Amino acid sequence: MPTKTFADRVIEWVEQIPAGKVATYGQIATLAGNPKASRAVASALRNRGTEQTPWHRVLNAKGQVSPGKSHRPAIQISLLTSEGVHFNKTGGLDLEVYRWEPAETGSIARVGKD
DNA sequence: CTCCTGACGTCCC
DNA sequence: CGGGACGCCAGGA
Repeated sequence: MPTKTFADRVIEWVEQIPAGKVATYGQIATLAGNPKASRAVASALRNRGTEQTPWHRVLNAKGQVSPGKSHRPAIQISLLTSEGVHFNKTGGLDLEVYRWEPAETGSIARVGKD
């Protein structure tokens, strides 16, 4: 059994997201090893999320902040905007531009589009 | 210890 | 193209 749980792995990836860039839950889930464990990513961020964990840089597959019911989406928008990320009129942002692509790992499943 | 919920994603119909 | 259901992992009751 892995010493680190899926959640721990997710947190590590999220912490590696540079400012001005964003990642999707599915992407993080894929990086962590399970493209379908997107829910675990959310749980991890909610429970393990710390001030050092840029969970606000993690968006849903739509490239927008999640219409959550228990948190404050405005926080993500504020932080992202402060980092130079600008939202478009659709209320989301350009994933094609802000999507973070992990490169220092070397062995990751391609999440980008072909 | 068991059941359910939760910042989501993808497949199927 | 739209809506519904299932799947994943972990924490809380």
